[in-house]
Order: sequence, then structure tokens, then C-alpha cells
Amino acid sequence: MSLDPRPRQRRKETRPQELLDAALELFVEKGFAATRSEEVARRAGVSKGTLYLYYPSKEELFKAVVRQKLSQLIAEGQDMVGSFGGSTSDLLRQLMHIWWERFGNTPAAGIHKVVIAEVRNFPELAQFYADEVITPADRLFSSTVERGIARGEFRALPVHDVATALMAPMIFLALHRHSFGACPVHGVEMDPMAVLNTQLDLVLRGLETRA
Amino acid sequence: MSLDPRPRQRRKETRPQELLDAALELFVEKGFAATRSEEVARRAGVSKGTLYLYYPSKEELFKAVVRQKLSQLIAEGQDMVGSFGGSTSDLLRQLMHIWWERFGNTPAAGIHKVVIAEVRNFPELAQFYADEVITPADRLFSSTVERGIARGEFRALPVHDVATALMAPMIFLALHRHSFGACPVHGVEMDPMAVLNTQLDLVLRGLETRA
Amino acid sequence: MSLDPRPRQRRKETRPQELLDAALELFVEKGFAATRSEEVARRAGVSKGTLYLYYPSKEELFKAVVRQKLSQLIAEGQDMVGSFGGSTSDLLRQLMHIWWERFGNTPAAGIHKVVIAEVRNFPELAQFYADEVITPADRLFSSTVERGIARGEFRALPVHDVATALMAPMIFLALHRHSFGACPVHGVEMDPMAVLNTQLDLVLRGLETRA
Amino acid sequence: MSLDPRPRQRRKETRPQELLDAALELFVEKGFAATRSEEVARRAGVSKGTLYLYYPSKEELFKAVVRQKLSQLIAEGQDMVGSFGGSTSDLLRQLMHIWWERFGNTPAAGIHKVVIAEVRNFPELAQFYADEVITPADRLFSSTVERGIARGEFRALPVHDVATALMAPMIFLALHRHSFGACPVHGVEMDPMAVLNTQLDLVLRGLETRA
DNA sequence: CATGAATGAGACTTCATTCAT
DNA sequence: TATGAATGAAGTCTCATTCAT
Repeated sequence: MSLDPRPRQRRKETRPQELLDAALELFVEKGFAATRSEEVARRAGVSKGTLYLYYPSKEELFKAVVRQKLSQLIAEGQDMVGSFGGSTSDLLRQLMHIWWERFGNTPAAGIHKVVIAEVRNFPELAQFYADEVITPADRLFSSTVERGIARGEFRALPVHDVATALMAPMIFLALHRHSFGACPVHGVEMDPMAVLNTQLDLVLRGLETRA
Repeated sequence: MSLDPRPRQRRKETRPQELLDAALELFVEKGFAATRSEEVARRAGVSKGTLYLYYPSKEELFKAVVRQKLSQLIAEGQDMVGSFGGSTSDLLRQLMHIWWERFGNTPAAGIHKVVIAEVRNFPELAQFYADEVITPADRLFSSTVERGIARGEFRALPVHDVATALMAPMIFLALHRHSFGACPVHGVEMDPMAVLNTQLDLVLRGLETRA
Repeated sequence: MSLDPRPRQRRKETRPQELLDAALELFVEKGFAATRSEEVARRAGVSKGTLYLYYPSKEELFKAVVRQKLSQLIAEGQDMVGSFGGSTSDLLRQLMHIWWERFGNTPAAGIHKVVIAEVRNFPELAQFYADEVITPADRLFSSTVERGIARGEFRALPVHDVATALMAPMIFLALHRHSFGACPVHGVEMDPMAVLNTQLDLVLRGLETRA
Repeated sequence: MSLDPRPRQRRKETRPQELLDAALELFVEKGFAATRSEEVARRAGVSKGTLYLYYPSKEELFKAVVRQKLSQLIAEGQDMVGSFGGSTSDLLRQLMHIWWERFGNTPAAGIHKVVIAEVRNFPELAQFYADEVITPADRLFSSTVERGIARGEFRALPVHDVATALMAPMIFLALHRHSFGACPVHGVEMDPMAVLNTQLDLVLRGLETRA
């Protein structure tokens, strides 16, 4: 009965990556609930059943995407902070550029949009994402601010609040990029790097201990 | 047999308001797609059919919520800016407090979360929301920054980027409040007013023309 | 878009009965797992969605069938035993005839087949059916045997074992009727009433205290 | 690299047996439709593909199980009846004990449960099982009853009905063992041998020609 | 002979919307 | 106006069977 014309390809090695890539794209595009597992499969070039061979549920697929696309990235950032030699202002500037290049400007950032929108409907994902992404990211920026204070470069302000204020615009821009930025809408254009530079200049001026 | 103490006549007039309130709550809680029209109706104390008597589709209901809950608010902010007498730093501080009290800290802010998450699935809502909310909000902050520059209080920086940098943390916090803030998740607590004050202090220090 | 030609019938009162009847037929015919909820609906003349309006899941539908078709029947049998005036041998004969007419020879008996076959796959149904049907049926026959012994009509044998021996052929025949009896198979015909009469004669002869 | 101590050659010959054993267990446990072919394979220690190498479909696998586990058994019973020397009452008692030990109390009896439950969904199996199991089993008991009548030990009752009445409780108990008996359910315990002895005593008393 | 990756029909259940009353 | 019964498209996940290796 099966007239399937194309040869079934057997590629256990590369399948997970292809599925993860397709899933990322679609989750970002449609959101978690609105992404149909069949479409993930089709976009990865396999059948519905194959997807479930690798990931037992849509929720697990999502977690796998988070792990591969986000967790890793943050760990790398943390490494950079540990080994950086220059001033903390420069470190923050560099952190921000890298962040934008490797995260804000890639599909990965769209995941955050999805999580923000749908955690309340999928409580299990909430703690997972908090542990896997939010807490580590927080630590990354907090430890950087602490470094600045410890080295006498920054004023002694509440570390966590400053860290949040630093991250906020980056996340805001990433969200924007994956919502309105992806729609053909007039009047909402913005230049992310310009905004980020402007805001970092402002904040650094505010942070630095005056001569 | 009718034990309902509320006179029937009075009800009719308040129906739309009750429906809008219920819809706002639920859209914020669940998102647009995940909100079931039946639950909106039930929470407003009417039947499913009645909801459709007032709003011909879920999408129209959503637009009505936006119009009533957001557009108005921004207009009021614009009025305040026009009539404010003090320094622009004080104006921004006041703007921020009011914004948090009347928007960031109310369900209304949750709507933004919903829009960010689902615009791409409901393209018609994109332009509507951009025109109705984003552009006016932008104008509100841009004009305030311009005022500061015009009065010599602020340095002459790119107005629009500064405005975005000012709004970003507020929006970030509002989104957070309606996503992780509403989940029983550990490790992601933050004090919005402290963050906002910290960030505004930093930015104002960076904005002000040095003596 | 809906071209539905037939007028939607609104019959909240009679729907549950129609659904229960259709469900009984199909469960008996196909078994629990193999019965598709859509077919239950179709056979009751409604759409798939309507079924779920009345019963929230296939499992609940099944329980409702059991309650309506079995539990009631056993209760009526119990009443009869309580008010019967004649000899216990006659009571058993009557019980058996009624049982066959009102249960063994009706679709209701097929339910037992289904339960026997599928309890192990649906553990929740096991206790439900044990409490709702098996235990009461046991009580019905045990109390009758006890009556015979108490009145000196029967020898003092282990009550519960005798009760089981009495029920066994009835149940066996009912199962047979709904499995092979419903298939066009040669060589397995049997006349239930003849078997039951033969077996009851044998057992009563064995039970009775010899003159 | 191969740590498998079993020589490969030996395996090949025992494969079918291992598959049949695994299939029996699972069919009894889950039923025919609910048994997944992959699990049969896994329990037999081979891959899914290998199963299909030996049996072209689940249905053929099932038939093979019936042939090996049931047909043989009945043939042996028939032999015993032919060569038995004592009274027919003793023969029946012995038959019953052997039946319970070698069939009722083994997984094989569970097959009958499966067939009863699912014949209607797999019509081809109906005639197969009738020819292979039901008719021979019937003959086994009928011929025994005939022997008793021919030797003047039993009253001249309808042979086939008596045979059915004799088998019924055994089958009933076997079914029970593999359904409720396998579930952790309260209130449905019974002692099979006690029931069988009780019923056989009753029936033999009824069968025997009074002195 | 043996493997296990791949397929896709099919099952249960949800929910926006309609419409008879 | 108001109700809520009814519809049916759509979505997640399962599993018998096939086939490239």
C-alpha cells in the first residue's frame, strides 16, 4: 500500500540537529502552542512519526531547543567574563556586542518571547527556563557589575538592580525584533545597535565613579 | 423565581464593560489563542452566545480591549507632559511612577505581552496595535526627551534611541510581571520600583548636562 | 462555511440515553479501546463534539453505560430475592430465567466481556466495575444460597463457592453469545436455555438435602 | 567486543520459541490489539524487524501462539480420556485437575480471554480458533460424558449441554484469573480449586444414577 | 539473517462559531 | 436580546509495517 517514492533516508546522527533547527524557527515564528508538530517534522524533511522518535513530546522538544540554543550561549559568556583583562566598562561593551551578534540578532532570541508569552500555560516549562536561562544570565551580568564595583570602577549601587537595568533593553529589543520587527508594520522601526550603544553610554556614565 | 437582585435593564448597559474586563483578565492570563471565548463569557456572567452578540469574533473583542485599556492611558500621559511645569528630570520621574501605577502594575500591561507573542499569527492586529499603542507611546517619551534637550537640561543625544532606552526597562518589567512574575518560580524575583529607580538615576546622570 | 443541510436538533433530554444506547452497542461489538468515539456519536445521530458535551471522556462514557445498564439490574434482582415467597430451588430457577432474559440475552451482558478483556489496560475501570457489578452480583447469589441453607433446603456447603458455581455457566454463556455467538462460525452453536436448565437441574440435585 | 555468552548459532533455532513465549505473555496481559509488536520483539530479545522475519503479521503470530499453546494441550487430554481405566467420575475429577494445572493456571488460559474479547474485530481468527480449540475441547468433554452414560454411571442427559455445564466454571475461572485476578482489586478474590471441587461434587451428585 | 529508522493512517479531545429556541 | 446545544476542523501522539543498511 505504501507507494512512498522517495527513498527513506537514514540519518540518525544529523536528525536531532535538523529537528532542533526547524523547531526553533517555528516556535519563534508561531509560539509554542501554535506550532504544530507535523510542521516541525515537515520543515526538517521527515514525517510526523520521526519527530516523536527523537523527542517524546512537544514539550521535550522545546526543552531540547532551549538547552541547545540558549544554555550553551550563556555558559560561553560566563567564560569570557572570567578571563577578561580590560576595564569593566569595556567588558560590558564587549558583552553587549557579543550578546547581540550571537543571541539578540539570531532566532535564539525569539525563544525568550515564546517563553514570556506562554509560561503561564505550561508551568513545567517555567521552572525549567528559570533554572536553565534566567538565573545564569542574571549571574552573568551581576558578576560583571560586581567586578566593576570591586575594582573601584563603578559606584556601589544595588548590583542586581543594575544588572537588570543593563539587560532590560537588550531583551526588549530582542522581543521587538521577533514580534513587530517581523511584521510589515510602519512606524515601529528602530536601530538596535544604536539604541544599545546609546543606553550603554548613558548607563556607564551613570555608573562610573567620577574622577 | 428570579432571585437575581440586579435589575435586568441596568445589566444591558454594562454588558460590554463586563465582557471587556473579563477578556482583559483572560487574555493576559492565557494569551490570545489560548483564551476560550466560553470562559470570557462565563467570567462576565453571560452565555457564550451573548458574547458574540456584542463582538463578532475573538479578534474584534481583543481590539476592543486594546482600545479601551491602552489607547486612553497613553493619551492621558501625553496631556500630562504638555502641562507639566517642573524640570524634565522630574517629569520623567513622575511619568515613570504614573506609568507603573496605572499601567505596568495593572493587567493592562499584560496585553503588551500578548501582542508581542502573537502578532505574527494575527497579522491584522499588528498594524492596529502599532498605530494605536506603540507609535503614541513612542511619541510620548520622545517628546519628553526633546523637551529636556530644548530646555538645555539634557545633552543632545539621539532622541528616539534615548526614548527607547527609557521605555525598555519599564516594558521589560511589565512583561516579566505577567510571565514569570505570575508563576511560582524560584530565583527570578525582582523589585520593579527599585529597578526602575536605579535605572532612571543612572540614565538621568548620563543624560544631564554636567554643571 | 457551514453548509450543514440538516437542522441541528436540540434534544438535551434524550441525548444521554441515545448516546448510552449507541455506546453500549459499540462497546459490546468492538470492545472499549477499539470503539471510536466518533462512531458512537454517529450512531447516536450526533457529531463528535456533541458526545463530549455529555461525557468528558470515553472512560466516563463507559462508566455511565455500566451504571445505567448493569448496576440497576442487579439491584432489582436483589429486591426480588428479598420478597420471594417460594422454595429456594424455585427462587434460583426464577432468578436464572430473569437473569437470562433481562441480562444474558441482551447487549448488557456484552459489557462483561469487554471488562474481562480490558481491565488490565484500564486499571481505573477495574475497581469501579468490581464495586459496581461484581460484588453486588456475588452478594445476590450468595444470599440466595444462604437462604436455602437457612431454610434447610440445601446442604451446608461453602456458600461463596456454590454461588460462583451457579453464576459461572450463566456468565460463560453470556460471554460466548457476544463473541463466537456473534460470528458466523460453525461448530460452536449451543442452546443457552437448555444448558442453563441442565446445569441448574444438576446443581440443585446436588444441593438439595436428600429426603 | 561481543560479551554475549550465548553462541549465535544456537539462538537461531530457539528464536521462534522465544518469540512465541513473549507473544503469549503480552497477548494475555494486554489483549491482541493493544499488544505492540515492538514489545513482543523486545521481550524476546530481538529487534522489531526480526519479528517480522518469522511471522509476517501480528495476526499470524497470534495464530502460531494458539497452535503451539492450546491445540497440543487438548490433544493430550483426548489421549488421556482414551486410555483411562477407572470410573468416569474419577476421570472427570482427574481431567479437571490436569486442566487447571496445565491450562487454567497457566498463561495459556489467558488466550481464551483474548479471543473472546476480540474475535469480532478479527473475523479470520474466529473460525481458526473454533476449529483449533473450541470444537476439540467440546469433543473432549462430550466424549467423557458419553462414556459415563454408556457405562451406566451417569443418567442419560443431553450430552452436549452437560459437557458445556462442566466446562463453564473452568473457563469462567480462567477468565477471571486473567482479568480481575490480575488487578489489585478488592472484593473479588476466589479460590479456584475450591470452587471447582464444589461444583464438580454438585454436578457429579446430579449426574450419577442413584443407587 | 538482523537491525532499527522511517512512515503515515488514525485515535481522542478541544474550541470558535452558529443557530434554533 | 439571550441562551447553550450542536458542529467539525484541527492538533497531539501511537503503532503496524517497511526497507536501507
